[in-house]
Parts: sequence; structure tokens; C-alpha cells
Amino acid sequence: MPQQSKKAKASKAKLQSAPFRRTRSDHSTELVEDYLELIADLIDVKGEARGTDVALRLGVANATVVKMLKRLQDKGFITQEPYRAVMLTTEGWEIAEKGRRRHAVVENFLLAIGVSSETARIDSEGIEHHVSEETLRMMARFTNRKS
Amino acid sequence: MPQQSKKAKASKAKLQSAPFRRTRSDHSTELVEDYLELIADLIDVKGEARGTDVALRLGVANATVVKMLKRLQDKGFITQEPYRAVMLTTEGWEIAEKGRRRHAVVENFLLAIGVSSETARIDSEGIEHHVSEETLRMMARFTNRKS
DNA sequence: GTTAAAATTTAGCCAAGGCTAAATTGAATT
DNA sequence: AATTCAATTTAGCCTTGGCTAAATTTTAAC
Ligand SMILES: [Mn+2]
Ligand SMILES: [Mn+2]
Ligand SMILES: [Mn+2]
Ligand SMILES: [Mn+2]
Repeated sequence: MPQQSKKAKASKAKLQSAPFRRTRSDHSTELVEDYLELIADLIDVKGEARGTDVALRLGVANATVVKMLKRLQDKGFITQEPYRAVMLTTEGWEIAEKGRRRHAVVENFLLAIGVSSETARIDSEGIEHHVSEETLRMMARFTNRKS
Repeated sequence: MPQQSKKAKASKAKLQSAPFRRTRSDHSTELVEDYLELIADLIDVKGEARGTDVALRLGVANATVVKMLKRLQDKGFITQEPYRAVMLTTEGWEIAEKGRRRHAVVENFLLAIGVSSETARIDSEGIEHHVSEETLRMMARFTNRKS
């Protein structure tokens, strides 16, 4: 006789695998968030976002960006005409803004615990996508205490 | 005449794209680290690591694990015979140990800033791969101060 | 020691994200 | 306005990391 039933084992496995499931889920939305945030920044700073600028800033080939922008258009986050700059839809702006806030909280928090600005800029780019609402609140609280 | 030379533009782009390059690089090593760390844990706790246990804990299909284990074997991180449990090579153990330490620092740090244990367990699984040595040092320092 | 059941592997499919090289389109120059 | 050059897109390739269904092997029951 087994020490645990079939069902008990399955539910335990579900619990134990939760961190990995969340990480995979985070990664599936990460690139979309980074694209939209970056496009928003380009629009704010330069007045427009061209595919080439996006490619340059991400450090990938133009062709890679073209393909991804098609996906973003299919999902309804941007609008674009061939050979023209990209626009964000309302939904695109919302995701970009949410990403910016979260990104800023993480970056400022890293600065607050004593990380250099260069490192904070780099590390926060990856960390931001794996931070839950709860952790984000704790980070914001800590940063405010320290300032 | 342009405001910046071609070369100046290229080097600026390289600097600006550094965070995204780092994130992509982190992601390319992430899964290997998680597999090895998990296999090490299974060996320590259960005495052996079977492919099925790995699949259960990661929350993916058996076939997915079989394929990845072949890659880990090709890279020299594990040894395995068909239908048998997996062993870590010396190099495999080294990577696993390094991952464990880093993972523990991140998780304990999240606890130290007030995050609940469940959330710390989940968030740290993704965050650990994006934390530089510098940030890791600052996290460890903070945790020690608080304990 | 056969046989039935369970565990494991194989085969083959798919989507996401990368790349380079070639074709196309838009912008500038004269 | 024609031509040239730069910017952009298209075409086609690759690797990674998922999946399901079918085949195989091991383990357990009898
Ligand atoms: Mn990011
Ligand atoms: Mn880990
Ligand atoms: Mn991890
Ligand atoms: Mn990540």
C-alpha cells in the first residue's frame, strides 16, 4: 500500500510545481510587455516609434522586430502601416503604463538597497516580470521608508 | 549633417540594449540551472532523481523532460541509462550548488523585506536568474542586518 | 515464469523568437 | 523626373521548449 493516494500525490505535485508554472507564465507575457513599454518610451521621447529604433534598443535584428510587431498588431496592442512608425492602441498604452510603473518600482528598490545605477538598470529589466503584486508592495514600502 | 556619427549611434545602441541582452542571456541558461538544482534536491531528499519526478515537480509532460535530460547529458551535466534514475556529474553538482546558494539568498531576502513565505517561494524561482553578483551581495547584506 | 499494469521513451507535431540574405519601397540628389 | 542609396519588409532557415499519442520496457501479480 502506498503512503499517499493517487489524488493526494497529484495535488501535492500541483502545489510544488506552482513556482515553475508561474515562471513559465511570466515568460510568455514578458516580451509583449517590454515591446509596449519601449514603444511608449520612444513615442514620448522622440515623438514616434520606428521598428528600427525598437530593434536597435532591444539589440535584435530588424526582421525579428517586424515579425513581433505583426503579432502585437494581431493582438490589438498596436497599429501600423507598412514603412511607417508604430502607434499604440488604448490597450497597448495601458499595458505599457502598467509595465512602466512596475519597472520603476523594481529599479528604485534596487537603488534603495544600495545597488549601483548601471546594475539596477540591467537587473530590473529581467526581474520586473517575476515580481508579484505582494512583492511589489513590499518593495515600494521599503523604498519610501528609505527616502 | 547628422547630429551623431554612424559609429556613435552604434555604440550608444549597444549600451542601451545591454539590459535586454542580459535578460535574453539569463533566459538561455535558466532552464538548465533549474533542472540541475531540482535533480540535486530530489537526490538529497529521495535518494534518487527519476525523470517522472522532475516532470511532476516542474509541471510539464514526461516527454518534455526526456528531451531536456538528453540535452543535459550531451552538455555533460548528468549521466543516465534508459529507464533508470539520473545522476549528476561533478560539473552538474557545481552548477546545482551555485544555483541553490543564489536561490536561497533571493528567497531569504524576500522574506526579510516582509514577503510571505508562499510568495517568496514562487517569486524567487523566476527572480533568481536575473540577479547579478552585485545585487546578490546587497541582498545578502540586507538579510544579515535584519537577522 | 507468464501476464497484466505501470512507467518510460519515441515519434511527430506546434509556437515563439532568434538569425541572414534577398527583394522591395521610400527618400534624396542632381 | 530619373537615379541612387538607405530603410524596411519578405522569405526561409534554425533552436528551444512545450504537447499528445503510440511504442516499448520494467515492475508487480499471479
Ligand atoms: Mn523587462
Ligand atoms: Mn532555483
Ligand atoms: Mn528558477
Ligand atoms: Mn525570466
